[in-house]
Amino acid sequence: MVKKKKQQTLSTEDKILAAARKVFTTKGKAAARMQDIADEAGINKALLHYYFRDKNKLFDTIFLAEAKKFFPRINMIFELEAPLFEKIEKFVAEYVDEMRINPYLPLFVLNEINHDPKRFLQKIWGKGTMPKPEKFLQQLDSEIKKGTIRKIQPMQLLMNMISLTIFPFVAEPMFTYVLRMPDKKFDELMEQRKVEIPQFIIASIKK
Amino acid sequence: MVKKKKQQTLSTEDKILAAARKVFTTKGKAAARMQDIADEAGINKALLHYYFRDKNKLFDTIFLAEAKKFFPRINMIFELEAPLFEKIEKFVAEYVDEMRINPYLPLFVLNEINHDPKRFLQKIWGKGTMPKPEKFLQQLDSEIKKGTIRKIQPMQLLMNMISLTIFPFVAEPMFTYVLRMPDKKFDELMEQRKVEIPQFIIASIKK
DNA sequence: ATTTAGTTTAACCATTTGGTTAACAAAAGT
DNA sequence: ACTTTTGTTAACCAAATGGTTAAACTAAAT
Repeated sequence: MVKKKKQQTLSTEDKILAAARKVFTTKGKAAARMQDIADEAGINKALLHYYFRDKNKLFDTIFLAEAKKFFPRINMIFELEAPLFEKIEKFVAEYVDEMRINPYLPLFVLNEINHDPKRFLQKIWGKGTMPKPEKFLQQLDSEIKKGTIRKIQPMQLLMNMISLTIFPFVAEPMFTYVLRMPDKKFDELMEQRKVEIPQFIIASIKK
Repeated sequence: MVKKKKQQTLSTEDKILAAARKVFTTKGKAAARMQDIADEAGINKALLHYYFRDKNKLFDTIFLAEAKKFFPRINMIFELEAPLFEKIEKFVAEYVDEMRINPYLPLFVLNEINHDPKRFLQKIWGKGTMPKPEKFLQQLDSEIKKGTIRKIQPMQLLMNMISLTIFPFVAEPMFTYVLRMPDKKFDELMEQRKVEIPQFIIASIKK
């Protein structure tokens, strides 16, 4: 007889959501099987359809939840009211912390967005909640005019910041394999990046 | 009488490869349908199996070909015999050029690697052809000791270089949507990055 | 104790999908 | 000429997969 352990405490719906999250994020939407999710949740396949009508509905639920962990961090830097360098430090640190917990996140989100950009991007920012980079870009412009940082295209600097922060998590398997790096070493490197990246950026633009 | 060139049209095998490449890279392996590929190639589905036994064989053929466009560029920087800054400029420029032609490439390759790292990474570098970053990392060490660049962990600098170069192509749909950027504008930005990225890196580390 | 509403399951169904077969056409040998 | 090999197709098949159904179980409400 199969003993249920910790999961006994979780509601069926939560068990499904946890299972779906695991299967979808590791295999991707197309390769994920409803049966896999049912097995992972330790329930019957029909029960999936009882709680979530169909695969799309279940996927959208998971995707939206995951995307909300991914994107608000990008927004943050646009909304925040703070000096430039402080903003950069905060953005990188918070992002790296989140991704260290969920390293699968960026590739999952970016990949599904790539497969159907309109569908997902509109789903994430239904109406007026879309990120507005203008303020941040203006802040960069203003710092350049003040002469506190060297001349650089604000859009390029923004891209650099995001690239430096997110990419290593997208390419984790490649890095760890090519650089013969155990997972623990990779995680240490990511922790270091919380100071490394801001240092690198600021050293490049500070006058 | 004017002689016609032989094979003005593509051979069936080439039509299949082109079609498979398109379908696999846009939809991913799991979501790609053999029928889609047959349609795209304008042939019967059975003919696919005549040329390539099954889906896995066909996919591996495509994946290997694409991965070979993606990875040698990473190797290049490790093999090349040149001054550091020149190396950086060359790496970025060549990589950006390649990705501008095949923007789908990084996400496709990284995504499939993520789904089964051992299988693909071993398939790409069968035995002794694996990239060896040691020389490049040593060069960085040596430049730091000489005092031509500031103190920085070589591994972090390597990651920064790769991240800055590749990430924008992985996140293209996100960038163009969030920053309300037409495709042409994005492409222009990428062209600019060929000088922007080396400048950014060198400004950060040069002493 | 009986009803009722929600939960769960085994069995089933329809469609999709990768893959095969057999027939046939076009080249290539002989 | 005719035989063999290679290229191509329509029809078919079995397995996989998403989804449904009806019945059974459970726990609370009446």
